[in-house]
Parts: sequence; C-alpha cells; structure tokens
Amino acid sequence: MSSYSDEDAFEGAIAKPSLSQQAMGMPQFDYLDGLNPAQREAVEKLEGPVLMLAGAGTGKTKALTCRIAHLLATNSARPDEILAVTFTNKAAREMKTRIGTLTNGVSEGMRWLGTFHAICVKQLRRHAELVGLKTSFTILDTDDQIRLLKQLVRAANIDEKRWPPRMLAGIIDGWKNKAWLPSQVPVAESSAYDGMGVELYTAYQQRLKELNACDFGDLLLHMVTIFQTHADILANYQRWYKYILVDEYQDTNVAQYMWLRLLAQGHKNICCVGDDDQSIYGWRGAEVGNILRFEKDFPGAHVVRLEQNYRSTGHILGAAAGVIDANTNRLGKTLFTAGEDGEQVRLIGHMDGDTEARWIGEEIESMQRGTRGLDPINLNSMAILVRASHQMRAFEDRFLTIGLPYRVIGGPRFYERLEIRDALAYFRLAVSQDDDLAFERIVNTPKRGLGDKAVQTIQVTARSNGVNLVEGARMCVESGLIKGKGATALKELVQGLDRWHRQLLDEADTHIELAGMILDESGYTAHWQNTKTPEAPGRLENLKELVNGLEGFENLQGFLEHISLIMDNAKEENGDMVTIMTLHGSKGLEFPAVFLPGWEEGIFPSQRSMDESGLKGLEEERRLAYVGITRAEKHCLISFVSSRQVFGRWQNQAPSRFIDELPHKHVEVLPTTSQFGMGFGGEDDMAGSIHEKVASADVYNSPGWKRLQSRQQQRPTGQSREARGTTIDMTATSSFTTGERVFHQKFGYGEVIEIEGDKLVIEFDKAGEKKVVGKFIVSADKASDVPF
DNA sequence: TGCACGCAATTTTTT
DNA sequence: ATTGCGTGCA
Repeated sequence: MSSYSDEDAFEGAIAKPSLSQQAMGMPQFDYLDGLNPAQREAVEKLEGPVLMLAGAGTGKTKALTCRIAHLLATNSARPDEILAVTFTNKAAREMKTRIGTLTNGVSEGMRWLGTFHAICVKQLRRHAELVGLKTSFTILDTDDQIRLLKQLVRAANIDEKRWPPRMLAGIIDGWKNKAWLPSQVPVAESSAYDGMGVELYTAYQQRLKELNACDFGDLLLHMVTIFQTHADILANYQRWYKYILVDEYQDTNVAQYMWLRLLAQGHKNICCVGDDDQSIYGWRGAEVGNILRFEKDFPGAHVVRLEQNYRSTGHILGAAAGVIDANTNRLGKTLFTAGEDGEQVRLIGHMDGDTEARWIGEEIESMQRGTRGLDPINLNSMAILVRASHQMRAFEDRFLTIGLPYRVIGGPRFYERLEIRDALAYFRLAVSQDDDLAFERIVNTPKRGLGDKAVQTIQVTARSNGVNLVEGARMCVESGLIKGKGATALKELVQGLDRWHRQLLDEADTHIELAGMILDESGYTAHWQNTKTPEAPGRLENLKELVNGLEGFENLQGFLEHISLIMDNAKEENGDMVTIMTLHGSKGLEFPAVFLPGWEEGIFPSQRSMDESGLKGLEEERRLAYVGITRAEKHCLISFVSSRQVFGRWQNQAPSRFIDELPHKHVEVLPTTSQFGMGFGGEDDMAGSIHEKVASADVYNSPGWKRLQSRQQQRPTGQSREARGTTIDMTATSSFTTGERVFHQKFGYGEVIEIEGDKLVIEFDKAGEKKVVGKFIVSADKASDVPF
C-alpha cells in the first residue's frame, strides 16, 4: 500500500485546496469502481445542470452520495459550498452518514446538507428582519397554526361548522406552496373560504408577525421573497453555493422550485434527482411538472437515466412496469435487472376483509417458518402496505389475536402526540413566558378549573396592558378578576412558571432534572397517572422517553429548537416484527416480501382521489401502485376482497383496475379462499351475517372477476396447511387465573374468562370478548404502576 | 366547569 | 365502526 490511502489524499485535498492534489498525483477514486455506467456518468458530470432520473431501486442514493464525495475529492468545492437538499430529516441523516463513510468524516463540514425547511431556517435567521421577524422567531407546527387560525375565524364571525379552520389552513398552505403572498393570490381564488380566504390569510400573516413566528410554509416563502427583493443577498448565496443537489425532485412544490432556481442561477451547477413515476405527493402541493420541465428550465441540461434495478426480481419489475405503462405524461424509463425472474407476483381474492387479514397472517407465519421449499423469512423482512391507515386495523386485530408481532409505522408521530405537545408547551413556557400559544395550551391542562371564561379574561387583560398571557394571568390573580379555586390554581401555575424559569437560568439542576420537575410540579404527570384509560400508561412511557431524549442536548432551549423541525418518530421498536404501513410511508424502503391488500375500486385507486383530481388523481394512484410493487425484493402478494365493511356498512367491491393492468405472465393467480356459507375455523365468528355476504356474489359477474377466473390456474390451495399448527406455550398463560383483571396494550382492561392453551379468552371492558395470546397480556395491577 | 349525549366526518403526510 | 366535536344539562 502506498504511503497514503485514498482517504489521506482526500483529507489533504480538503485541507489544502487544489495545489496539493497535483503534488500527490491523481487520487484513486475507489468509490467510482462500484458504479454502473449510468451511475458513473451521473457522478462524474459535475458541471452544469444534471437531471438524474432514478427509477426505483436503481442506486440513486449511492449515486448521489458518490457525487458529493467526488465533488469533494476533486476539489471542486469545499464541504460548505455544497447545498444538498432532501425532504425528510431521515433522508438527510442517511445521506450525511453515507457521505461520512465515503469521505472519512468530511460530511461534518457540510453545513448546507438538510431538508428544505432546515436550510431555510438557517438562512432566515440571518435575514429575519427583512420580513418583519426577529432572529429568534419560533416555528409553529400544524397544531399551533390551526389554533391560531381558529381564533381569527372566530373573530371574523364565520360559521366554523361550514368553514372549518382546518380547511383554511389547507388553503393557506396551498397558497404558500405556490409562493403566493396575500397580495399575490390570484383573483380566481378570491371566493376561497366563503370569500374570506385572502382577508384571513392577510390577518394570519399579521398575527404571525406579532407573535414573532412563522409556519412551515413561511420558511420557504420568506426566503423566496427576500431573494426576489434583495438582489445583493441573493447574489451572495448564489456565489456561495457552487454545487446544488436535490433529492426527490419530483416532490418539490412551486415555492421550493423557485427557491432552487433562484439559487442555481449563479454557478448553474444543479443536480436534481428524482423519478416522475414515484410522484405521489401532488395532493400536498408537489408539482410533477417541475421534473417534467427540467430540461426547459435549465437549458443545456444533461439527463441521465438510472434503469438497472438492484432490488427486485424480473417478475416483480415486469408487473410494476405493466401498471405504470398505463400512465401518460411520463419521461419514460424501463427498469431491468441482471438477476433472476424469481417468483411471479401472486394475486388472490377473498370473501371479505377478515378473511384477507386471516389469510395474510397465515401466509406470513408459513413464510416465517419456510414454505414451498423456500428458506424461512424473518418478520422484519415482511411488510403490509395499505392505501389508507384505517385499513391497518384489520391486520392489527388479527395479529394481536394470533400473537404475530408487528409494528405500525406512521400514525401520530412522537412529537405530535397530545402528551408530548403538552409537555413541550410547559418547557416552552419555562424558556420564555412570551409563548402565548403554549400558555393557552396548558393553562387548563391538567384541569385547573380555568375554562373559556377565565382564559378570555386573561386574554383581555393581557391585551389591554400590552403584556404576554402569563403576565396577564398574574394581573388577573392580583386584581381579583379571577376568583375562587381557579385563582388559586392559576397563581400556583404562574409561580411555577417563574420558578422553573429561574431554575433554568440558575443551571443548578440539569435540564433533564428540571424537565422532570416541571412535569411533576405542574401536576401533569399525576394527571396521566390518575387517568385509567388504556392509553394512559403508554402516554407516561412517552413522557419518560421525551425526558430521556433531552440527554443529547445542552439545555432545554437547544432541545426545543431542534424538535421544531425534527418531528421524527422517536422510538424504534426492535425485535422481529412485521411492518404495517401506508404505501406513502413505504416510499424509499424495500422488503423481501410485500403484501398489498385492498386492491379494490374505490379503495385503491381511492374514490376520493379520482373525484377530486380526475385523471390526474388516478395517475397518481397508479404511481402509488407502482411504488408499492417496487418495494418488493422477492415476494409480492396482491389481494382484494369481494365484500368489505366501509364505515360500518357492507359494500360490494370490484377488483381494482390496476389488477387488470398486471401483465399475465408475471402473475400467478391463487385460488380464492372464499367458500360461501362456510365459516372458517370457528374463531371470531361475529363478523357480518352470511346472507349479506352471499348477496355480494354479484361481484363475481363483474368484468374484473371474470378476467380473474379465466386466468386462474386450477391448483389446490398452496398455502398454510402447515400454518394451522399452533405452538402451545403454556408458560405464557400459566401465570393467569380465570377472573383475574388484566391489561392489554390495545384492548385495555378486562377480565380473564377462560384459558385455552396459550390463548386467553378475555372480556374487555371496552372491546368486548376477545381471544388473545397470553404473552400480550399483563396483570391489571402491573399495568398501572408505570414509573416516571 | 365538567360530563353526557348526539351528530357528522372519515386518504395519503413532511416540515 | 369509530372518533372527535359541539351543545346541553347538572
């Protein structure tokens, strides 16, 4: 080995720009060796606009990170002269880590690698005064935003029922995504929100300014505004960012697009990576047009297509291609693999949703055990991808019953949970008593006997004296405007806030101790300890986790600053579990085995999507189908049912049109499990009555079903005879006795009625009688003493 | 102020 | 079916 490794050369290059490299000779760009020709082209074409069209599983992230490594290794830019933008924090972290590995730690210097929002915050803190904010502005999340809008809507005497503030939030977000200031909203939109939209938008922006706050949309919008009105500032950034890289370009909205375009006008070295076939966020402002127009927007653009797929088998790619082919208006890519054809995509119809969930549960168990001569597959390698989150329930219920471990991804994110937001509001107030929104949130949480009237009194007092709400509350107590036990509680709260704020400044306690103290002394911990709902213990757990999460931070301020932008799911559940998530949530992920249930007209494609956006909506749904199929590495199972309960009503379902678009040769049609009039196994047989299901037999005359029948190969059910066997684990249940009070994570409290092998029959207080596996049950007395 | 009942809505989600 | 929300009553 020569005296310097590639890394050494790289380090040298960073420390001493340009000259040293010649002295040492050309470095060995090891990382280039692992790239295919297209990837290599995307990495090496550093100058000018580049569009990297990267199909699913084609090594996009690899190309992107190598490109950055290459920029650094060739001395084309210093780490802080590269602007690298992603949509999610997760993607940003991942990229940072991978570049770090590739370049031996140089990514540390990449100050401008982050999400659109994180980078805009960084910029906006430096120029806040140009849009009427102070450098210390706070960032409101959706919840704050809606509460603020609610106040404005009420003040304007608008019927909240007909015109929900939520809707207004959506409208304003939409305008901000298009980079429209209140004055720039087109006349065509003037009827929005009962004709009050623009007026309220204006008022909202005014309130934000008064609160020294902005919402997520503002981060982009303010920066675009500043760039458009201050050529000198823009020019500085243009000069600074020598190279710009954008991930998931197909997801950019107009504001993001403008921001990028403005910044890229300097060096014109912009590399956008994306896949028009995976654009699934149109409903939240993403413009596929941005990626379709790239070559027009950036003259002389170089387009590279990454089409070699390293993830999926030939059959899976073939099936996916068949579906996406039905879309018009594509840039066009054809994925290919050097690997095996593998197993065909399997397609199966069921009688109803319960049967579907049961079948998938059994199939998962048999795949886990190893079936049809295949190697066993662990649960972490399997995922169920649904169109809408309510579809997850059927699977959760079923898996809980059979004791199949699963994790649900999505749902309310950690920092969005009620208890976390409450706790954070307390922390925010300890840091700054000016945070009126935080005060409003917790003034009566836990209950302090301070209702609407008391809050109004405080607001009026505060406003007429020009002080914040905490100060207003103090005045109300002192002047006797608020009396009785509410006054006592309010006084205590205000004193608490003062005390915590002093302790924060004293730094006598660590911020972790202080956080725990705040939650205890405010009575917030006790509030959840006294709540006897099934979710209360979980909420206490979350609070504990929140406090633990403070460890990585210097102080409360730093923590709060961090989380206003990082709204990740904090807890990573480990262990071997099946993943259940939405198709949207699955983008960018991959699993050896993927289940795609609910492929029925109206569900997927979603009726609403088609109603609201017509053909555009349908095509986006189809891209979603494409995303779903291309998540699978080896096994892909698509299913649909003929009859499903939707919002409590039984509905006949027709197979999804996407099923017809699956090319025959890539699909194996499995025999239906449906057998009318016959129950299965006798478990949980309280589902909808048989005759209702029989009535749904009409579906079998539908074109989709007939096509399916004609394709069906006659073969006995291949799955799960062996899945029936149940492992009897008496130790799990032996610790319970009939009549005992128990607690279950999902069903709450209940009483043991019967013990059968490893299963317990329990009469739950809320959920009724269920049969569940013993290991998911704890004694009721153990459930309540979650320590904090 | 706090609880109970009745009513309506009900895709997807990041920051 | 479920759940959040608003109104009405104790």
